[in-house]
Amino acid sequence: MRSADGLSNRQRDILNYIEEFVQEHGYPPAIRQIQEKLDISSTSVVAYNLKALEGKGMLKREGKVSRGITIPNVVSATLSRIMGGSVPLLGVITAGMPLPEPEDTSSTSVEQIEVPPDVVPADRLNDVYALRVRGHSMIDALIDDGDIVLLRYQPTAENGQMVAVRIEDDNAVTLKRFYREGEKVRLQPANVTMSPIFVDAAKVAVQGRVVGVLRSMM
Amino acid sequence: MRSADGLSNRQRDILNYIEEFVQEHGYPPAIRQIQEKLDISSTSVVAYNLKALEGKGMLKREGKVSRGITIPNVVSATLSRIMGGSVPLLGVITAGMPLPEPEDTSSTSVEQIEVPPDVVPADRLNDVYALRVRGHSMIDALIDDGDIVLLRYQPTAENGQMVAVRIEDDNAVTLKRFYREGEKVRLQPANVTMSPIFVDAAKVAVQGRVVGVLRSMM
DNA sequence: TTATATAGGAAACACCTGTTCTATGTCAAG
DNA sequence: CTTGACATAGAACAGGTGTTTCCTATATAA
Repeated sequence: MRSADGLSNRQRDILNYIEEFVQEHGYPPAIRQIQEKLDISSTSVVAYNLKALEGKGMLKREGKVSRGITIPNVVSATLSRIMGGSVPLLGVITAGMPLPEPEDTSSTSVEQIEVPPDVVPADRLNDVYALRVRGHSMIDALIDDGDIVLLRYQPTAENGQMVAVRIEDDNAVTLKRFYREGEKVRLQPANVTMSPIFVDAAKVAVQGRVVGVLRSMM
Repeated sequence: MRSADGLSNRQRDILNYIEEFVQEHGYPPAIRQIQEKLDISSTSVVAYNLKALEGKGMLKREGKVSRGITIPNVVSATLSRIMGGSVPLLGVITAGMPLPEPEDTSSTSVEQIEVPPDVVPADRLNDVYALRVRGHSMIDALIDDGDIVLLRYQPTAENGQMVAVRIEDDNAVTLKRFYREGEKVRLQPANVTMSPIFVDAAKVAVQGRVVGVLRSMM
């Protein structure tokens, strides 16, 4: 008896029990515990199904080791789906300063910022990095001193996206909504009460897209 | 040889190794693995120190069970210190609407919002709840449509705090910085380019304090 | 010195535990 | 019916593994 995920009922039962057991005890169950709990007649049946589950990538096993069963999902996927993920805090963004390049993302010594899934889903955190805002120069983007902006590196933008742009001949990086209008680009402040500015398309360099903002007022 | 936490060097080594091992393998180490890794001559020494550690509450053990070692901190405290906590999303806040009362916080069916520790530390999430913003009426508080505001319920405010206030005779709830000035209260928009408003102290009701903002621009 | 508590060491025991081998049952394709 | 893949049973084996007992070493207090 199979269903969509390609697992037999028994295999799903085993998987569920392991997950449950780890949740409750903090360590994986032994084969004989699985056997008894699920009323399986022999340990070899459990071993057989564990092997099948491992082949399907549903769990990992450490051979010959007691309780050497691991469910990657419980430790990583399930957790990250709940808690989101983390992105590197690469530096500070101020009025007259170009953005740091998001190169050494994997460097371990960089401070990490937790991003809840409500802001950016965990599976879309690729190429996303964080910058701390200093100063009030982004006030027209509804971003204030102390905020943390989440940027995804991308060299182009689609209409309506809030992007970090650098304007040639101007040394400042600003956050604006991007609208291509022929040979010009309209940069619209997020604050609707403020006026847009128009620049030659050739003179704007998109540095990344703003995907979220975190503000702490503790 | 003891230090501040009351653990011997060997005990601290054992504790660290267990934590490390669980992190890496997903299941706890066996006594003999601890013994070999730390160059301890006998398993009885490990057992001796594990017993001591358990007595000091640093770990839990399931008697007679292989790899039955659990470090409560790794599963709960460490995680929540890293990932923050969650608060209930109690509803929507719009221009002309009083705030929902934060009563049924513990109700399980309420949607939960993850809050990263950079916004609000996990140990300060008491009485904090989240509201989704609808409309552009809070633009002067640097809060836009779709944002999630994190509020801590408190009926009074100190100078400089951003609070949710309801003004008598006015049915709207707004988010402003609060400054008491004699018999009057100055409500200062977060956007420094905008002007404050002054109201009789008796006519403002503080509904809560804004402790954070989450904005998703996906 | 003599006690006493603490810490470390060696070995053996008994049970836990994953593995393996063989046998049985089911079911669909040939 | 036969075949073969798949799933299940039962049992035994070889290590893994926590526990226990006895012993040694060191330091401190009486």
